[in-house]
Amino acid sequence: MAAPRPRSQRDPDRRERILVAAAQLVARRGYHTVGMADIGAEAGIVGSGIYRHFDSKAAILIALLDQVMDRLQSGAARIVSAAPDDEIALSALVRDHIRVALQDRSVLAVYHREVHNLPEEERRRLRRRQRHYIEDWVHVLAPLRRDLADGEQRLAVHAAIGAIQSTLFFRSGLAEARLAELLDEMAHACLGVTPAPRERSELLMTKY
Amino acid sequence: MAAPRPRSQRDPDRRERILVAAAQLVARRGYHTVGMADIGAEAGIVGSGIYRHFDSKAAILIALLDQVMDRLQSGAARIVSAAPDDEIALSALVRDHIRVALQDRSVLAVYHREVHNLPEEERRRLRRRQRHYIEDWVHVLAPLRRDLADGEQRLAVHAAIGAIQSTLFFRSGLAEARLAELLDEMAHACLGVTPAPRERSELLMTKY
DNA sequence: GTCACCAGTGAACTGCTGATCACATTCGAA
DNA sequence: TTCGAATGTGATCAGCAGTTCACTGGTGAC
Repeated sequence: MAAPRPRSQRDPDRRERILVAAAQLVARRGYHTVGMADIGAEAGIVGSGIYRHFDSKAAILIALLDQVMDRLQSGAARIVSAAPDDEIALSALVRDHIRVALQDRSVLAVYHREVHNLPEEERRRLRRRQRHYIEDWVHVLAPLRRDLADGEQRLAVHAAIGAIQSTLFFRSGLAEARLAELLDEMAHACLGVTPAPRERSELLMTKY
Repeated sequence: MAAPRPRSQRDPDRRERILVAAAQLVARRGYHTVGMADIGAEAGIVGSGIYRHFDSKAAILIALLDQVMDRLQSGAARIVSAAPDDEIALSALVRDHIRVALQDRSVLAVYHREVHNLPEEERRRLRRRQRHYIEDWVHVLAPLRRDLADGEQRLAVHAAIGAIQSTLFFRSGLAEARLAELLDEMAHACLGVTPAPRERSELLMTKY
């Protein structure tokens, strides 16, 4: 009930611009090196103006990391619920993660490095979300790798994701399609499964 | 000429203790969250006492990261110069990296996350050392993967190392030997080569 | 037109933490 | 024993960066 918020006036998506600015700056220079003034400048306002949109500096980081976890988690949920079998599901999970890594490169890099700088409680919450996400992979991998114990499957998943995310920390200079292809191969190699045909698993992914 | 330094008096290896303390604390809580007081306390002295051993907080981090790069680089140099062929050399490189990852776990984790918090010049220097190390791998991989272009080989090396280092960021609970074995498999899988027999490549590694 | 309100500004505050310094203590050498 | 350099201590400094706040100006509703 009631009108749906009078919505902002000056710049309707200033909040989003702040997040993008923060993601890029923090990815390049690190959370503590970047000041509120820097983020504000990049977003077109003054440092203290950020407090009209976020409660604190930490709140920006939280919003940022939650955002990237949202993308990963929602993708995984869709794939797991819609895939016809485990092989296709696993390949789709791999490819979706690669998509996010290439698309939200800086945010994912920030996630990987700056979790420490969160207040205890928020850190725990995000860690929990991350564990859930990993668990989605493990569930799908388990029937395909009966030769591995539970902890070993989990290790394989971490390694596969580690291989994919290695691309966050240097510039390969390769064309994006080729890059995705190679990461796909190597992630599957870590998991010890053969990639499902692309056409089939890609139907489960979000295109945008 | 001249006597080899009068050596310290109170605690001969206080400097080393500071480094160890810093490595553990920073690995767990992050560079900025850890204060000089914390590091000092862990090393058995008061915060300001650290300045008898290091010029600044950054100097501790630099010494720490240089130390881990020393281990990686010296291992790689020895392997590359002594290996009878490329397959054995590459497997030895993989296994040496795994050894360092398991042995200097916290320091390597710190390296991966806290490079940002270094003064520009030092950061560049360390990045350069890291590139050299990667280049050692690429040189050895190149003749074994002629199907890959130059940048593609480099990507494979990064992915393999990424897979290995994924173990730095969660506790698998696996026995160390089994853990090393699985990481070995997956790193080789990323590189697209079959592991050389363990006995042969391990002769090239430092045992301690 | 006017009125309330929201986004943005800039100055000022504050707490924290890395760094300094003068002083105490301890050990090794002469 | 005595002297001096190496360590360690506690108080203090200094500056940065996150946060607060009073104020301004433009916007949309009535």
